[in-house]
Amino acid sequence: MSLLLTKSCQYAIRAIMFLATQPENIPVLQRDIAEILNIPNHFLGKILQQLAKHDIVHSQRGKSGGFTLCHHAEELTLYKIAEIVDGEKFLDGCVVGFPNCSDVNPCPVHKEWKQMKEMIIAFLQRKQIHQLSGKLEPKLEDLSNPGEHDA
Amino acid sequence: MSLLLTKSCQYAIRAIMFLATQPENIPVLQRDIAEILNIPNHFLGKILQQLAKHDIVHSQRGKSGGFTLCHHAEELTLYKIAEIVDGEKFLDGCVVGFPNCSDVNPCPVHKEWKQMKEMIIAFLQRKQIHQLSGKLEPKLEDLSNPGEHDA
DNA sequence: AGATATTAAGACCCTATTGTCTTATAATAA
DNA sequence: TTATTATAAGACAATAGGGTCTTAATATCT
Ligand code: SF4
Ligand code: SF4
Repeated sequence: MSLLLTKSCQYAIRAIMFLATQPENIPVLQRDIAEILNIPNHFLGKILQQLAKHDIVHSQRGKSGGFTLCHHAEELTLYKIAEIVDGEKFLDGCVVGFPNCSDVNPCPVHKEWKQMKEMIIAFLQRKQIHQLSGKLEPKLEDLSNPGEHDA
Repeated sequence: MSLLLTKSCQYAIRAIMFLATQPENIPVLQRDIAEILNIPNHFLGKILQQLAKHDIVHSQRGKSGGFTLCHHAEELTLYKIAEIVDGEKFLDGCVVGFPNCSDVNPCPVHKEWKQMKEMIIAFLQRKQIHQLSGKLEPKLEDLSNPGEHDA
């Protein structure tokens, strides 16, 4: 169980957030992204290709190549990224999953579940890359110095 | 993606809720549960066996056999059921899933995500079977008369 | 005892997700 | 032009979730 987003999508979000912290004119190697963010290298490759097709990242082959973030991607929300990577229906699931549901014929948890789902959606739609990338640095440091905070 | 709970777990919750609406001394056929709740029959079998091992339901083989709900199961929460069916760590996942996380070294969404996760947990821990089974009847009727409310 | 009805158990299959590996292709630099 | 360095692409494998089917075991009824 991946709780909300697939691993692919989590990797995508992390990669995009990370690229947003990097100078935009210098391509970053796939390999470096993978190492820094703990993502399987070749798997990341696929995800980046997918993002490149949607013009979220730009890829440059050959020497001094790598990946850069497209400018407009800073405004992307987590919701939008999830739609692209996990598909439009990534939030269709339900806690209990009865068939044939709507507000007209709800099951016993429908009302509360719907509220929570709306909160999740609002959260994902509120979070834009440029808000997040600014706060990423401490986490990146932590990833490169594991086990330093055993307080 | 199943958003929070696996299908197995959803089926388990539905079956338990349903059994709670039935008279406790008359065993219900697996086949009937499956038909009424739209669950693949043999798959339901496995889930019921799992629940029987945890003394949530009681099984009776042979003629006039079937499944009944154990009395104490009325007090079970959705959370507890999820722990049993999906495993203790069913909520371990995260939106972005960085490794090595805690409040000490959070990623940019940690604080808000944690709040939402706590809401979900509270929701699941609050919902007990006996609260839900009482409100199940309209949904059951709806399942047996599909397509009657096209308003 | 024997026929019948029902769960128990396990082998098996399908699919999607996740991950690895290898080869092609493109760009740069010497 | 050639060597080098990168992504692109796709074949392939591993895993887990979801689901089917068959046979065994057990209880009841006649
Ligand atoms: S009624 Fe609502 S909460 Fe219940 S199963 Fe359907 S969609 Fe989910
Ligand atoms: S810091 Fe919190 S929100 Fe961010 S990845 Fe870790 S657990 Fe998830």
